[in-house]
Amino acid sequence: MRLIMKNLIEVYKESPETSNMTDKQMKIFRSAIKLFAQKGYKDTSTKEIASGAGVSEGSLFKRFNNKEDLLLAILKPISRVILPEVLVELSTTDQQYDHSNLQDFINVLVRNRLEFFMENIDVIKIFANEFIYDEKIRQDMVAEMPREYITNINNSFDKLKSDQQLIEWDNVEIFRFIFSNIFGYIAQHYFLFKSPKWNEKKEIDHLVDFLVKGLTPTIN
Amino acid sequence: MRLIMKNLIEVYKESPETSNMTDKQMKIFRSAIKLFAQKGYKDTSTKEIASGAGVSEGSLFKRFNNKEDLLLAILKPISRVILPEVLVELSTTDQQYDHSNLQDFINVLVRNRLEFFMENIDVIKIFANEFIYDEKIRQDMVAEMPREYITNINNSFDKLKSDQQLIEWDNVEIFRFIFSNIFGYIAQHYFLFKSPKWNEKKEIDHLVDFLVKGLTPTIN
Amino acid sequence: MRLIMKNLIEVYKESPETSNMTDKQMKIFRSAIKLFAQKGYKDTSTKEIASGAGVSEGSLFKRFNNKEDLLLAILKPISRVILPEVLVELSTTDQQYDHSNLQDFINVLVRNRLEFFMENIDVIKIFANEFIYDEKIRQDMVAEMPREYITNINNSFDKLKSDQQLIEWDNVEIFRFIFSNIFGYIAQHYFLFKSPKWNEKKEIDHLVDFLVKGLTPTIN
Amino acid sequence: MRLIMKNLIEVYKESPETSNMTDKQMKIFRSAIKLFAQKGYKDTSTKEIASGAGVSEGSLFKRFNNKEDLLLAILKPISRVILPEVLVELSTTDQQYDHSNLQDFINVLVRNRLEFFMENIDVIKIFANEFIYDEKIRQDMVAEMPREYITNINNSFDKLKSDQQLIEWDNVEIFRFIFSNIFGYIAQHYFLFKSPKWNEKKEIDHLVDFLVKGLTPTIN
DNA sequence: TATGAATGAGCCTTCATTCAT
DNA sequence: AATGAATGAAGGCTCATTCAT
Repeated sequence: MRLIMKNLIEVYKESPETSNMTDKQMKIFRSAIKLFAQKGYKDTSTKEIASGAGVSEGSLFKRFNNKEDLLLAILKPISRVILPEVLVELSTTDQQYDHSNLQDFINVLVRNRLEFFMENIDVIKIFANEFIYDEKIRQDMVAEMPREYITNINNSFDKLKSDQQLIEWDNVEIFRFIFSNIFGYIAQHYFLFKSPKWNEKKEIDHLVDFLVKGLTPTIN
Repeated sequence: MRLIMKNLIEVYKESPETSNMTDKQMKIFRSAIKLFAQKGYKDTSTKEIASGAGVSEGSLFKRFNNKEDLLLAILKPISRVILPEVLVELSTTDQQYDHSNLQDFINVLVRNRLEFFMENIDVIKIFANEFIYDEKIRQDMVAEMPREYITNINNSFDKLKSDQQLIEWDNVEIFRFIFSNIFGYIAQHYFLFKSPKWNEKKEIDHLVDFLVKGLTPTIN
Repeated sequence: MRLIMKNLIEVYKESPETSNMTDKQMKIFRSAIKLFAQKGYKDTSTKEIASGAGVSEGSLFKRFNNKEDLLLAILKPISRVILPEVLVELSTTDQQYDHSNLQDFINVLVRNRLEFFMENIDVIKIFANEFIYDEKIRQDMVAEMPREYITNINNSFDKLKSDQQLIEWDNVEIFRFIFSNIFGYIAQHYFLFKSPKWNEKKEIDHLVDFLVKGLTPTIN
Repeated sequence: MRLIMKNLIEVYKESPETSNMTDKQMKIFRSAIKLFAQKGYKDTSTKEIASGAGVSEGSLFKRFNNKEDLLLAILKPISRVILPEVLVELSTTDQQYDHSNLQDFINVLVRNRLEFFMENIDVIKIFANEFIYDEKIRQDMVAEMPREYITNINNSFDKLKSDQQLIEWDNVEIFRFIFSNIFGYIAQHYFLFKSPKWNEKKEIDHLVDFLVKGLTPTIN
């Protein structure tokens, strides 16, 4: 089983909106992520971001033309890099893990995504909210997504189906079942009720088991 | 199988914040729900709400002391009535439907909740967003929730478990699996990609099947 | 000789942008005219306008959507009412004054315009400056000007020419000679060097004489 | 008839504010003139000036202490050199052209000034605007004007009057009649309605004729 | 010398809320 | 009860100016 993980910070360093940032600009960027996640985009003032970063408000607008650009600089790399990477992961045909085995497939997928989400929980939270609410941002982000990957998503699912490892439902449905539960796990433990400790390993095992059982074809 | 459904409008009529509303106040209330769902709480001005209702801004503040009270009037009944109702539903011991059958249990639960969500999609959207983002509102709403119901949640689950109809995981986990997928369905079709038509009956069947299979105990 | 005069305040009362103003709004409007004339549009802040009017800044934006709308509310009536009126004056065929007499024609025209300019010197100053500098405002104002009047301008000039009272130059040139000198008079005494008193009657007589002599056809 | 002409660039090379400028500084200076004329002083940012000149903002402030100094460097030479030169021209007693002939006097004066204005239309536009609006700049510029010349203005006029070539009005009035019409010509063709071509020679002939006729004494 | 990142005062504008009518 | 004019704090953003590199 292969575990890949890409921390967003590295992604930001390579993204046009956020490469070559000075120290202060990086502080602004981090301050914005923290505050947007905490209080929401609308509820965070540029003044708060600046003071949270220990710099002047002017510096914020030197790098980011306006508040929305700052938000997009946070969010676009997710569309441009992270989501495509998920799809690549789902459709890869190399031999790093065995696609004819649903258990392995789900296992790697879930753990990779969970790890990524947990590492970048703040950005994911911002993303989740803005994606739901802001039509304009949704379109901006969909526009960023490389089209070629989307068509590839079916490969892995189709392979598993032809091997009778995966139930014959629409790929979009299958996709939704997987991510609803990953996201539900994240939401419960990271967005909503942060404090109490839980048995992480056990719950993730359950999550994988649940998905595998739910998606395994019924034998008649 | 029993299908219950409670439209929120009826609930509002019985809630202290929203009972005895005049026509104008009702218009304001509906206008607020529509706009909050469309653009978010922060992004909706009281002026817009008033003009959307065809009344003056003054009328809005006559009934609701401030903008946040209006939001809470929309959201609190969910905590006070709807969520408890779900729990009651889960823990009811009457014979309206057979709790010893997971298939039936999930079937009724899912269809009831979906119907409710779909009927009240705007309020749910507001709820989802504010609950995630606003700690103060989250606490307000948790405070509204009658404590006694929460402890009852286990009854149905435990009954099903003892009948070996339900897998032996924590009830909270099971609860999460169920609602993650209900919510995922709603989010996909109502929040994110509204336009294309889909085969509703088929997808809901799949959703129920998926949950049942995922939550059925493994036979060794 | 007939002297007509239209004070701008009356014009404003009938203009869509400025009719039905409350007391406070009228104060804002006057404050803006005074300050724009004194310091220029760009150099006057909305805060200054409000405090000059003794009201809050919010009141300004209640009536005028933004600063530029306030400027246009001051300027548009000039295009819409005042300039057309000049042209009507020049082209009128009624018998109130004798068009076959250049002396009389110039005399009435100059005195009417001077009186109007002097009465509304602040607005004229704002107009002069913005018209020269702001292409957008120039076009806005040209758009306001009723087209039908412009074509009529030639009537009076042509009549005087055919009576050999007026030199055979292009009407636009003649128009320019007349208004350059009226405007020069205003600029000298009202814009540039306000303090010293001058012999108003004498200078205006000279201005009329100068124009009449300059525009009378040369006898060969 | 003598035609003199002084391009402002030469004047700037001899002025304390603008002599010994490096290439970059000259670029800044030209960029400022162009932009101030186009959009107005207040509406032009130092950043725009710098980028229009292809240099850094820092370089601008190295040479000119602040934005207003840059404006004054553009305008002061007009007061210090150009206006005095006009007066000298008007009062010169040498024999280059015949002061006893109004026609010749006006002819040379008008053509010289028109040529100068047309050559330096941008600076004139800036001058016109700031002189009207900014009391401080007006005083700065009046202070720059060498006093001795002003008293000499009367010489030529008085000579022409004593020769009965020029009407017996105040010299200031005569001065105004001449410059109102020169400036009106410039404003019409260069500030306001730039596009259509016109018969330049004919209009300037008319302008000279108009002034000569208007200023020739009436014979009783 | 030349740069441009950094600053922060001040600008225009929005908005929830109050209150006289 | 209903209105909407009035308020003023706060928001996003611009810009002349400074200064470390």
